Amino acid sequence: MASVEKVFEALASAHRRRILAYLSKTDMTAGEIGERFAGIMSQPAISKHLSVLEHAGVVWRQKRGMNVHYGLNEDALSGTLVHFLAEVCPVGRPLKRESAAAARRKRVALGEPEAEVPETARLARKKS
Amino acid sequence: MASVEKVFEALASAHRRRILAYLSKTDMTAGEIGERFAGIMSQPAISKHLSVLEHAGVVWRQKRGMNVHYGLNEDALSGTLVHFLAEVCPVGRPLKRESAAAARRKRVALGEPEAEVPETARLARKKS
DNA sequence: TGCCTAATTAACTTTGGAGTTATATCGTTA
DNA sequence: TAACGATATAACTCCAAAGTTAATTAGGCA
Repeated sequence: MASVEKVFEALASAHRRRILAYLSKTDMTAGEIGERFAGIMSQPAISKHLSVLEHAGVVWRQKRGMNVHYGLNEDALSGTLVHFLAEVCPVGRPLKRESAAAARRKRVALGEPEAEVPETARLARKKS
Repeated sequence: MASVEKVFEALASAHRRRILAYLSKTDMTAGEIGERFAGIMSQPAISKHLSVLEHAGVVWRQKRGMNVHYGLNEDALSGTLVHFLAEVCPVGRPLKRESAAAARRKRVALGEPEAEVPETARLARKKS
């Protein structure tokens, strides 16, 4: 599974996103995190979430004595999301080419000029 | 379920991210999308994915005659992700990271070997 | 060594997402 | 109105994620 896949899978869980938020100001031990979410989920559950986050690369993990410290890995997180936004989709480059070709075909079929249509104009036209 | 929840759930599926990519340059009918992914998934499956994407607000939907058109809703998509980054990553950092990510993307576009996610900082810093 | 604490792994159950085929809905057209 | 083409919904099956408790590993210390 590619890294981007893992990141989005990791972010798919609200519990994991809360853990990330909890790590946003400082790194913490698994125990401290478990304490914060006591009553919401068991400690093994948190351990598994942390494992998912680590394997996705959005947190780092460091054993120090008896404790295990976890911390946010901002580079991987914002890097992946910004990259995704720029590309709209990680594996999307070939698809984007197809999409562009389809757009061209449509414009020709409608008799529009060849010039690129500014995306902003198209987007501004539409309401969600 | 809050909007952010829905967006991340929508993005959790690789198939849905591919659909988003396919919509990145122009809007299309459900049929056109279904054609593109024929053999990968059935038409009802695509219909369900489109429904998920629409309810998350990342695509718009418009019925025109017999067809149903879908299109990317970039504002909702980037808005949610940027908001999430701002919330999780310490203040001030995201924009700097963005700029760094843009620089990396440019290098990749110029033919540098594929470095999917910039993990260099993390890997250099941490290793247990 | 033997015990205590921290964290992970094992083994299991439950739930929901994703896919399938079949059917219904809705607009168009003969 | 009947028939057709484009999408959506129904009614399932299947599998993997997420949770639980119990057992295991590993560090620190008497």
